[in-house]
Amino acid sequence: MNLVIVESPTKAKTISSFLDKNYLVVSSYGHIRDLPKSKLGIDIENNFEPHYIIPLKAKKRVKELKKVSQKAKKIILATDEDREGEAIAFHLMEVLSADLKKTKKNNQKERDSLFERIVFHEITPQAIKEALLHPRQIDLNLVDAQQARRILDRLVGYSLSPFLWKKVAKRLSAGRVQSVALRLIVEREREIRSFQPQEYWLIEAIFLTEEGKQLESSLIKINNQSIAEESIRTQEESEEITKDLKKASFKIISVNKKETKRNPLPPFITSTLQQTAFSQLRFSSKQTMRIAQSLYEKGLITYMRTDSVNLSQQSLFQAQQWLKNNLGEKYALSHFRQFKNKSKNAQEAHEAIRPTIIDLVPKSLRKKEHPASKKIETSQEEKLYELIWRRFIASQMPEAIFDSTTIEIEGKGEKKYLFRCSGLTLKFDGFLKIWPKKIEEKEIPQVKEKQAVTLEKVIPSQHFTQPPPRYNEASLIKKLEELGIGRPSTYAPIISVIQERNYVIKNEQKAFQPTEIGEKVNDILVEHFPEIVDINFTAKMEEELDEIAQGKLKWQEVIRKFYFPFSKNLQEKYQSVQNQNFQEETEEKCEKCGKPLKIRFSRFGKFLGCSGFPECQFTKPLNNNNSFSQSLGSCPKCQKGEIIKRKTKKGRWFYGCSRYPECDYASWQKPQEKPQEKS
DNA sequence: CAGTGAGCGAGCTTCCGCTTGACTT
Repeated sequence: MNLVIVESPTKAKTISSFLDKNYLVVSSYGHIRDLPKSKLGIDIENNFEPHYIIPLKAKKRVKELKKVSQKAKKIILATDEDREGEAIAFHLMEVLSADLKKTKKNNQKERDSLFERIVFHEITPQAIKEALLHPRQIDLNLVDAQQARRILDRLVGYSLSPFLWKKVAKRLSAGRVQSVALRLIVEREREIRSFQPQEYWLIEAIFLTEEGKQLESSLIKINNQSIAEESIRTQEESEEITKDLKKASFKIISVNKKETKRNPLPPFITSTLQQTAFSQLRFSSKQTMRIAQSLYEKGLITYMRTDSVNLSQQSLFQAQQWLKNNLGEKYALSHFRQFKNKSKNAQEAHEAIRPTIIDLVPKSLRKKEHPASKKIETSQEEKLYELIWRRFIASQMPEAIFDSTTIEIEGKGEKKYLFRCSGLTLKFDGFLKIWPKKIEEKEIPQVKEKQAVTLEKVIPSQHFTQPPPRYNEASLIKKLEELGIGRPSTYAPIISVIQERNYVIKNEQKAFQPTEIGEKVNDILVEHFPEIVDINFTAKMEEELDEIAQGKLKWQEVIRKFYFPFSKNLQEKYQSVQNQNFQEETEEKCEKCGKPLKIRFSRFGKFLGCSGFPECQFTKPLNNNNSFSQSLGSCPKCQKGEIIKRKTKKGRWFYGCSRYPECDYASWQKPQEKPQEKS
């Protein structure tokens, strides 16, 4: 028997169905070894030697893997073809090889020859069979690159977090990824706070042709100067222009007709699926991943944690056939449309996210039942499946074609003016038939060049420049991906961790706002550890990891070059940085002992504590404290307090009165805005 | 169904990136 080990049990099941009885396909469930959770696990004096353990959760799996590998003729490591996958294969080989030694095979060479490493990028019978014919050795340079990544993250996280416990509050955390995510949110909030809206005016006009046809136009140039935002600043300026326009003479100076095309978007990868599911379905990234996981386990979609837009030849062919058979030749392409990855750090171990059964059409388009349609159980699954199916099919459809017309009208008054009138009409919908998108169509009349037109109406309008929007889950993930920070498997957890730490909260519009504690932590990190929370830190790290993978650099060199200056700085900061706890006294007196109350600082933000601490342990919440919640209306019991969302010790959310403990109102459900009427 | 703090000492918190259930209400 040949043993094949992959990472995911679903993948194992699929691959097993492609192979005969001589192969047993099992899964490792991701990494089987890691650094210990309870301590650093890196011997810094001994050239950063990592101390790996098998975490409790993995023990059971490893035991089973050992058992089946004893009987195996060959052990084929078929983990993903990327840094993490190579490391998983390496650890599997180490652990299983050591186990084989215990029982029979004493000769190391003999044991090593049992192991084979294979890779594939799509789960099709051909791809698997092809891969089995071309085994290779484990790439130890790539494994080293993963080790460097792991060790660096551990050193940073397990050094900076305790620093925060000491200087700010317990249970806080910092890391290469989460601290940059927090920084983006804090900096955006400050841009918004300091934003000064600028007044500006836009001028539209309606012209009439000799035949009485209307042309709706916008002013784009004055004396050959483009009107950028803010160039007409005041109502006076706008009125002056209007006055001059009313005296001016106008004619059409150009009519430009052309065909424009719009291409379909590439099929989904993890980040774009999360973004689109948020914008169209209002799903959180966590929710999206949970639903996608379920669809994946039922064999309805390909793997949902991917950074690749590649599609298997087979799926491309099937999409083409489906389009020909169902929408007709004109909606199918004669070639396959392939997409290129945008992200530089993409590791492309998997395909794009697509349906596996192309004929399983979403409910809304289905003409007849499909045997697999009962596998889509919930309406959420149906909605997400529909997005994935449509996006994939649309990616293989022709461009949408528009006729666009641009008319330019020149006006001569005291100044010279240029107006533009543009029209857009859909000529062929192409992919828009499956992936609809709002496009503002506008028909405009046929006109001739040099034709004179008369000004019918001037419409000036007042505007104000807008601050940049707050990040939401979708836009934050998009930004992180652009910066190469985080991986498909971590986007959703990043979003969770910055909220669990009380660094940020989601407002009613589902946008992120930093809390007081979030800003505090960010400021400390930015001031004292600027290189770690530098937006480009990960990009620089990736460059070095690439060199390790290419065998140009030793991983220990990279770590040493980073660690010693970092560690020296950290030691200095332990000395120089003040404990951040506020000691500000207030006018308020302690309700228990009468001593003044002080503003104190904790993981949850500011609060009031008795200055007689620890003899007197009186505390009360500080008013206007944005640190962990937003107001959700007034308290239905006392009418004086605000309703705030809070967490129980067990982590469950509930709604309570902000005046607690004076008012003990609490409810699992969000209370209604209006107070209860008496019956 | 309701946190939080100093300092002493115990013991613990914490990172990122692979993967799924096994828990709770």
